[in-house]
Amino acid sequence: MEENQLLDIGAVTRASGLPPSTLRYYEERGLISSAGRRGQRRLYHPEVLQRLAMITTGRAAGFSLEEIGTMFREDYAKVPREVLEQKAEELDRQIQHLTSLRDGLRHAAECQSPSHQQCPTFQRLLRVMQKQQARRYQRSR
Amino acid sequence: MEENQLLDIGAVTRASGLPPSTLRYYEERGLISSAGRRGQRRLYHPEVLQRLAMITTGRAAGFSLEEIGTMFREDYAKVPREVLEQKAEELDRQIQHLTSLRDGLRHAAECQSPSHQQCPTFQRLLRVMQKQQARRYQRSR
DNA sequence: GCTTGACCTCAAGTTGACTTGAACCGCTAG
DNA sequence: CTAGCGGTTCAAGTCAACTTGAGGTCAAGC
Repeated sequence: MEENQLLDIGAVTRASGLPPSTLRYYEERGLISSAGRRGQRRLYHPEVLQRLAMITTGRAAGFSLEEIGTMFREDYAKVPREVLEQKAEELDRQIQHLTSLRDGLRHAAECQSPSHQQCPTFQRLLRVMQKQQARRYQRSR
Repeated sequence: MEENQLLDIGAVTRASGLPPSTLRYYEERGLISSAGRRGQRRLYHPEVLQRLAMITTGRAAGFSLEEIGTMFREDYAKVPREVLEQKAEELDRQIQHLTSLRDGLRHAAECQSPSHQQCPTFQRLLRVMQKQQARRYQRSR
């Protein structure tokens, strides 16, 4: 009755959408761990699904598996507040970028202007994106 | 006096932060084009900087170079409105994800709870992320 | 008792996005 | 006139993140 809570790899695959090969790979990389084995088969705690959600979200945010693993491994309590805050700001900037891009697409869907070269709204969006880039490059100099 | 407007690859590199190798690669992939050559050297219209900003933003949004190229190539006017709107919605969802993640990090920076396992705010964020994932996987079935 | 299906390992292969290296060209400053 | 800088090509190399394939285990159903 403890056993029943555990998921085999197929169940995790169905629940998370990630193929078994990826789950094994993540385990090898130390991003997730199985609760144990039944025979040779992996068994997972249901919480692994949250972790996988975090991994997928983190990947979409442009973090490498390495970075994500580090965030998991270091005790949150120990990671200096500033580092987390810095990551959060990084994300904030990325959200700004994506918002511009989304608005750009949405506008392109609606704009009646014959050419986007002439549409002031589109031009403004382009300038915003470019400015964001410039700032980013500044930092990596 | 038309000539002077054009940038050589070094200028584009300085302005965009992208190395020459990347600029040549993008050209090879058909994502950007040079305005012409002076001798064997590429010359670029300043507008290439906007295009590069869009490419970089698109990459950060998780689009492949292939996809980005397609968006550029197909005449915007021809791309059915729904496709653009659909891409925009995709971005919208991703922005939601990143916002959750950002809030998660920001919260982790401030939370006094001894363990995140016990912090209700963190738990709530995790559930949100997981739900988003589940929806996403739904679509890729 | 034998097949089938879901799992396992481990090494090798794939893909996308670049980068690196070798060999070369052409202007300009000393 | 030659050294060096900033370009050029083209083929090969690299890296992260997976995937694939061959060959094996085990439990369940016919």
